[in-house]
Amino acid sequence: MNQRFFGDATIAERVLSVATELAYSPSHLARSLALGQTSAIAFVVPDLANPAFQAMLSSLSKAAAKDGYRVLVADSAESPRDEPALVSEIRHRCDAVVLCAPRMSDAELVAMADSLSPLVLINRTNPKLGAPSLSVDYRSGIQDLAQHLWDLGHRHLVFVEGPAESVSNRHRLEGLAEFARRMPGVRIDRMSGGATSEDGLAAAGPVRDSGATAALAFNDLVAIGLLNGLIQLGVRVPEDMSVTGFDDIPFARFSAPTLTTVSVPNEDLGAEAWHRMHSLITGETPGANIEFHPRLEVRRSTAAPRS
Amino acid sequence: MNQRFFGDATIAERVLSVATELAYSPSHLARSLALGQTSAIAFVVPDLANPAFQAMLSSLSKAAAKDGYRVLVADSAESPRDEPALVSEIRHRCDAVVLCAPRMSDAELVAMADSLSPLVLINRTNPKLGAPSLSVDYRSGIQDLAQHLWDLGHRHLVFVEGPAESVSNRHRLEGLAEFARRMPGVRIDRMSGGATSEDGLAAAGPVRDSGATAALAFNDLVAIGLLNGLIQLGVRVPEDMSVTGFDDIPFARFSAPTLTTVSVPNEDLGAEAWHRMHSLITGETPGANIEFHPRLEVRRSTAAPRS
DNA sequence: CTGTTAGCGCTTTCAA
DNA sequence: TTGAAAGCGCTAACAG
Repeated sequence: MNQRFFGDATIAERVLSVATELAYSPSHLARSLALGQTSAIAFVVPDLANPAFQAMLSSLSKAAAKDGYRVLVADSAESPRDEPALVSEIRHRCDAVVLCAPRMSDAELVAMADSLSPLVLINRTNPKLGAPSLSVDYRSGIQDLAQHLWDLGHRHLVFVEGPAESVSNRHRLEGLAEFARRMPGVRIDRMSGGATSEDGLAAAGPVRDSGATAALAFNDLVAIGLLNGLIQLGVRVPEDMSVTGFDDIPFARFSAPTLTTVSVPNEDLGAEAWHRMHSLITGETPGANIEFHPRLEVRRSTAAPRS
Repeated sequence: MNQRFFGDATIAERVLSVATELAYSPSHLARSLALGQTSAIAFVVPDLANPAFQAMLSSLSKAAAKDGYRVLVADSAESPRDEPALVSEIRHRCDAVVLCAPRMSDAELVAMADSLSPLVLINRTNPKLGAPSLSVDYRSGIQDLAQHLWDLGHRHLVFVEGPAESVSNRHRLEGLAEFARRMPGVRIDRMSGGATSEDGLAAAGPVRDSGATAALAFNDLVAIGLLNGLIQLGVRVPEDMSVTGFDDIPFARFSAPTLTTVSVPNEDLGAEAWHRMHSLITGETPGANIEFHPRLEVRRSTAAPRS
């Protein structure tokens, strides 16, 4: 603003007043087209209804907003099969994408990585990919849980599995397999489950009949559904059966009984994802990949077996 | 596609193959500019971390996706004061906006309504506005809760308030005032609270010392925090003190004790919001406004007072 | 330093 | 029926 000459202030004022009078507002769209950037990023999750992902979304959105970015959300729950198409479509609408726990295969992921860049991965890593990734050590987390149950005296466990395509489910299975190797006296059965409270509820009967004394649920949602189902069936938790979760969602400490689980810092995941993304966008070197180690949270849903 | 002449199929094929070879993909941005529409809508909430809003977001996003629309999320929690600016900014990025429980004043809302159109309101109505709205009858909901407590024998209640600017908080207060008018024998105190579990936790001491035999929390989140705080202080719920929530979030049935509350169909709100929005966009007449009536859900956090 | 113009990548209208 | 051109509303590079 050059104030040395006549009229500047007046002109500016008049322009502004006419602008408001005409209700002028710049078109973000045209600006984006000219600039070649939308200042929006996509966040794609397998299930927007899951509190664990909501926590990430909430912190990601807040962090991005501080830098003037908005987030476009997409839920691939409906049809995991065309997750690649969904991801690619939404990527065209914005500058970058944060892929959270994608269900697609490694081959598919690697194949589309270039076209998605800038890309940040949450809950998924692949050495072939240059994309920054934030992940959780599910293998050690589930082993901490199994060890906790072992220490209480449980020798027969049942794992209520998550979605079959889920990489994080595979990691839990691998962790459990390793645990079984280390502890030859333990027996760990597998049972199909899912990722929601309803899946946990549905698993209650089979879990009760499994002969196991403790159940490891895929996540807190499943655990809470299972807890409820078990109680409805007259199975007391933890007296008759111990139950563990995974994630430590806010409500894990408020369930009845409170849930023994491992905590995953989902807010941090969201915030860190944005930091990586911001670096990528501005051409800086993103921070190193982080693998969060879940922390065991012993509450009241686990106890020594009766016998 | 004209198949009558030579080469068409071949040409199309070649074009396609070259297109994929060059990794061509249409620019959604340019398309939007030319078409004058982005196929995206905004969803603005006062707190993205609240499960009640997440449920709406989840269903809104799913419904919109079916029609090829994406949703851009924004959380106005940070600074309720410039909610108008935030809303206006995000509106410029997309075709329409769903305003959920806006904290802004009626005057502000009415003033910007035109510039926001197409607009759908959730949890807020204003007769001056043409915008479709989906709302919840908080007045009757809170009265149902108060009546339930009255029927149990409670005569001294305390209401742990929500955010002061929140219209839904005001409606609850109005409902309570009406209840007090109908039931002269009741005493209802007010206590400042908030909208989160932390706020509920913080209110535990004051609630215990209030002399009331039952507490009505602004929402389930607050109620669950309060529940926990009370128990930590050695106050038994419901024996020493009854507690009620509002919303019936999924976890209300899993808390310890399970929470007496009124249920609000948040998934329906999200889905219906999209239907209204879709009609608005396509120029059809949107369905009539709906006012959902919360349904009392009596669980274990309420009982007759001891004395 | 100010003002003009080309161009972002698409759609659509209008001539050929 | 096909192809060229104008224009969406902005930014950035360019002359003046």
